[in-house]
Amino acid sequence: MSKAEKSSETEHHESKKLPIYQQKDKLIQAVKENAFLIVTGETGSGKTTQLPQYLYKAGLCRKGRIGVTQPRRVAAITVAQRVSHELGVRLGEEVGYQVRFDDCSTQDTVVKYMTDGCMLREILADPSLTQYSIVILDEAHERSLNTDVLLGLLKKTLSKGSHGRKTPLKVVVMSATLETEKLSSFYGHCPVFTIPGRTYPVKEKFCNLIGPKDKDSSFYVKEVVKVALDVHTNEAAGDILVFLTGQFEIEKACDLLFEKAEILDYRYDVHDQTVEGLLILPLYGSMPTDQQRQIFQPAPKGVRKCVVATNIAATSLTIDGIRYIVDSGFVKQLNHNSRVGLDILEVVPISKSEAQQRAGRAGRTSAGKCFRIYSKDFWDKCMPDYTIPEIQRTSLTSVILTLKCLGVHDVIRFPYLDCPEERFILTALKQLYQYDAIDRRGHVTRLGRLMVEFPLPPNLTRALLKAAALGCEDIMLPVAAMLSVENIFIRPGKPEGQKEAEIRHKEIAASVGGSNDFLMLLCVFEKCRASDHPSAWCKEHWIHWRAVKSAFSVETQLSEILQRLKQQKDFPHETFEGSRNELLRQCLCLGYFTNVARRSVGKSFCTMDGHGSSVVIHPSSCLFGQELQLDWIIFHDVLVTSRVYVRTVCPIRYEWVKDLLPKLHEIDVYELSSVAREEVTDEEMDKWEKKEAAKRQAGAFEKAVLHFARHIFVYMTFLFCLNRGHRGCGKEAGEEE
DNA sequence: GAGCACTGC
Repeated sequence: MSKAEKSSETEHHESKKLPIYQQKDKLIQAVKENAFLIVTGETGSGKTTQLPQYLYKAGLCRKGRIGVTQPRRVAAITVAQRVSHELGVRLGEEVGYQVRFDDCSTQDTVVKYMTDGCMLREILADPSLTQYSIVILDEAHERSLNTDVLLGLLKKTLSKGSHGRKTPLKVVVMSATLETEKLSSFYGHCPVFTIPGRTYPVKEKFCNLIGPKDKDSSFYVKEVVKVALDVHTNEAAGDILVFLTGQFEIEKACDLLFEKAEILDYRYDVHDQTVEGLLILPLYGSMPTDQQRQIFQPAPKGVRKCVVATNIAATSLTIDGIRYIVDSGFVKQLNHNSRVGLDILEVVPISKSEAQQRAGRAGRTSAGKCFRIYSKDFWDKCMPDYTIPEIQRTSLTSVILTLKCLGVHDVIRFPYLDCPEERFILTALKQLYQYDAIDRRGHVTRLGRLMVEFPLPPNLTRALLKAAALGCEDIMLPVAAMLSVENIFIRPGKPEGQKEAEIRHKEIAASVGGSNDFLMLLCVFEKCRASDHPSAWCKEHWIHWRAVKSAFSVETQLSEILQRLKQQKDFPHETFEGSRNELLRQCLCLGYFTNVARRSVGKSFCTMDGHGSSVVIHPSSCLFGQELQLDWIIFHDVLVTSRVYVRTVCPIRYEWVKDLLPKLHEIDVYELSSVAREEVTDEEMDKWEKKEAAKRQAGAFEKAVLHFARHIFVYMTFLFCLNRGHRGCGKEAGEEE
């Protein structure tokens, strides 16, 4: 018996007070008796810290460790710290954690906290998780992409039996009270364990300033400020937390609040005479860390703190002492739109469950109040009950490649807790095929196996592997790293700073000839790496040093993975002569040929992906203003605001993508449908074929008309774009159609 | 001539 197991007699007093303690024995019993178990309980029930300890002390991990997944890094680290402390063991030994760039565990670690992404990586290396006896998926109600994939994988692994394992793996899913019925039935109606929470009541009030008709407007900033000020003047002492959607709004709201709070006469206007001032603090992710830290400082005596935050304050950061919430009812969300083939960042109403989550932030240390600026009508008509899980609204290319590499061939009928739309899956398959990651029959290729090793989106991986084959990875590794961290260019809210930042960024652009945004990223990376005082250089040039630093770590990790893969004897190898700049651009084409556009009318460009969307270059690009000299471009991403903008742009030559472009139009959705279902039994295939045939017949005429119309449209747009402006490529390109 | 939430490998 180890030191920690013995410590069961001397359990922490604090732990015994937790609601979960009452049910300790029943819980252990339930885990022993069931392959699957759902444990539900609100914040403060102690499930995250206590359950793994109970199971450990009960000796349930003598044949394999307990893995506990979290959607966020900080959570994994802090919980592991606390549990190791409670058990009286050193962190990293019996109790440890693993997150990207930080592995604090050993072979002997028996309780291992980790991010869901790390667990997914472990499954890729060892699909039957032979080292584990129990896997606990925590915060399942958040429905993060990785947790959702794990939910399905663990169901599938276990339903296959315990092959490759001595004893069957046990799965415990921990979630807030929502959706437990759904989880239970997903795992064959397994038992649900409910643990009472320990939070304070929060009174909720609708302020009726926003109704269903105001769904699309952005004037709610004014309303939010009004409510926050009402709270400040009428409510007893206690801090305020305001939820808005982004940096711009937050800065505007803070300015307004400051103006209004300044002219308040605290002697007469403020109801609670102990409140003598208002401290206004913005909070959003791209803010410098030391500025973020100020949020946690208690306000001086008599002063009320008012934090104006993005959704970062809903789960990632917990601020003590909040008694009042002002909820705008909106959130900024990245949604994949498969109709136009773009990811779009948009402001949408939050769900009812998210509104409750926000309200709950007021009841952590005492009773609180939540003021919703919208009406009950808005609540009923505009807000969905639950947030659509990430797996149903993001691009699935990476996920599908992972599943394929794990031997899941029928990616359409994989056991998803919530199925993504079929066309999302088909789009992902199409992309993987275009990258040569899967073949026509849906099998993972040699290249696909290499691609899955990298913690990068497939387009960047493809470009990186091309560069590695040509032996010029030293230029693509930094670019890939810089593109996978947060935005590195500082864009200040105040006009004076904006001018200054713009000038500095233009200088960097000029130093690389202003020719391409990817090259500019490479330039910043190399300048910082070569500099003795990189942080000073960044400050001077309005660059986020924090972001560049994380790009350094990413680059190191990518480089290590690449070096390992290059040891394999059949690693692709090609030769090429040309300048560095040219090499970089050609490699990028391999990853971004799905994002090719050709200049059409004036300064606008026409995409070549079959959608024929018209886009313009974003003013933040170093190519902005040089459109008339450009012909063909590739772009990293799209931003839809007042117009459809492409950002991070690179000019290319048509010859570089000429042979790649036909791939975009080559494969048919029906073909992919059958590819996706390829590994199913003949009988099932027959049934499906018949159903599809019936469906096709039923809507045959309508479909034929639509199909025809769409083809004509696409064809004409394509021709239009190709032939516009007499740039000499029209004839060659036209031959492809 | 504009304005990019939050995670994660």
